[in-house]
Amino acid sequence: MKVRTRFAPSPTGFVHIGGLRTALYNYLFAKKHAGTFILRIEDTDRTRFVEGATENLLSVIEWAGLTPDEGPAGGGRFAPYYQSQRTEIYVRFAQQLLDKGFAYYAFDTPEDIEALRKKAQENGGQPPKYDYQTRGQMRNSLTMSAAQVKDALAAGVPHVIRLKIPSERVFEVNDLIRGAVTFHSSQVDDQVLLKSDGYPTYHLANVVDDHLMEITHVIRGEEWLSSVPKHLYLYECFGWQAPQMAHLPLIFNPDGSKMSKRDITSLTALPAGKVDPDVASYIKKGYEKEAIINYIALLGWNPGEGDERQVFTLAELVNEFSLERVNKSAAIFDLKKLDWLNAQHIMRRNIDELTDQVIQDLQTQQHEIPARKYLKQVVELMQPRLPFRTQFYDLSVYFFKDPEQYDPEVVKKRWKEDSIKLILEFVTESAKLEVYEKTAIEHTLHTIAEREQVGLGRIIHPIRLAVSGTGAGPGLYEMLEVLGKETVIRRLQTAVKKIPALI
RNA sequence: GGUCCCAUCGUCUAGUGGUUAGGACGCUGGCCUCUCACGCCGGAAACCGGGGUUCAAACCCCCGUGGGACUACCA
Repeated sequence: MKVRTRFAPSPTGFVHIGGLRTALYNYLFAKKHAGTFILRIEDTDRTRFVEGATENLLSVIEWAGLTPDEGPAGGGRFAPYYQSQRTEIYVRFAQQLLDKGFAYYAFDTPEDIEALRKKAQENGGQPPKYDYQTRGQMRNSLTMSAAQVKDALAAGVPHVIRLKIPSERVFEVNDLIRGAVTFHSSQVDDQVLLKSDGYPTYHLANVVDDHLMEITHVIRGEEWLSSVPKHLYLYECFGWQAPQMAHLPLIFNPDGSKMSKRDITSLTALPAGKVDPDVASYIKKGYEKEAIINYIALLGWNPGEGDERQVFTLAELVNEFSLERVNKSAAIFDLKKLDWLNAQHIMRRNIDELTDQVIQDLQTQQHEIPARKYLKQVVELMQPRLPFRTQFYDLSVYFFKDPEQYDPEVVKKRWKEDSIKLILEFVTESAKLEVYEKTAIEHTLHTIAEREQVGLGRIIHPIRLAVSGTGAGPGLYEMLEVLGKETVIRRLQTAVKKIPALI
């Protein structure tokens, strides 16, 4: 059977890091097995409707490169992929359950439920449970006569449809990650299947759609593990075969708490021990999508013994992925490794591609776009020293503008009494160079150093300072070559006048 | 509280009865070198505790402990 997986998020306003990983694993598993990856929007909670949430969701998934084979954007055999547009389907199947006696109407008001809760609490502080023990005392089609039910329905009394969980059953799931997990039905309550507003709850919609959409593998977060018995029972009632299940470990903050959007305003001012769960924040900060994908893939999965690679492309992940290698234990989200991976992916990028991306960054940052040929040379020099692509301009301004300031620390450390003399000598010598290129520059510098009986650093550092205003950057010879003779000489002459005043 | 899940360096992890417990990030010593990076070599750093089973346990079993999820007409 062809593998079909789905990512079924509910549009809450932002995409959670953990959600993205769930999407990724579903994608990887499907692609690994030449299967189909489906995106389904679980928007059955009208009270939590957030304007634009779905659009945001779609764009983040697309950004990550996890393009669904079927979903809201692309259509597909099983459209619509919005649960809010499939309500008749759920009503129909709920009715089926009702007809078979697997479900019942419940007319309890919120006050009735509240009373149940109170009573339960008085009897030993246990949380309330609408189940085989209590349903006999509530207002539902099990306790009311057929006529009463009919009247109530006809009168439009608000009601829900609940699943009638049997009292003595053991449900067992063979989770692909956790192995056999068993649940006793006495611990399961009579879950609401269809809400009083006519919308289904997750449990009904999920099972119905997974079946209808022919999902073969349900890969989702561990928070769903405890509702598996309800789902298993639903499949049984419908007479359907349940898909394979795999419950992923959770991802937590560095302090072990749950990742939450609360109290997080920016990635640069995170509360201690906390991390931003919103994928959009990382995109905004300028992380490479490859780095994010790579990092979250490694949060709970690894290629296995003997394979010590850390850096993976999406294609490589597809090739290597397997559910058997997914961990059981929760992971902590650590920015440090993400940052490292970010630099790694920048370093591995094809130079033309990187240049194109830098051009786009410069555009969004409203900087002037230099000639591509020149920019590409700069990009090449900066590639191994770029923590973030978006920092390109700030880290290499001096390739685009003459320095306006000279780092005081560097002036103090590198500017000596003979600096002016050496620089002027270099100006004179380099003026003679016909081809201004790194080996010629290096040769010239060596010549001067020898003639003046000074170490090479004595001349190189002041030149770097004079030309760039900083003490860090690419190799000086390459840097000067890219900058070009004219610019270098101009900057040196300016610096020779300005720097002495700073001492 | 109940049910369920989980437990190897600070973090991500390898490991499925016999290993000097391996790798990666981070930290750190050094090398490379004109600086900063990159890269390379080295170091510190872990099997939650207690019982079993076994000639032998990080690995299997039990009990603790700790963490977590669920316990909604939210997903």
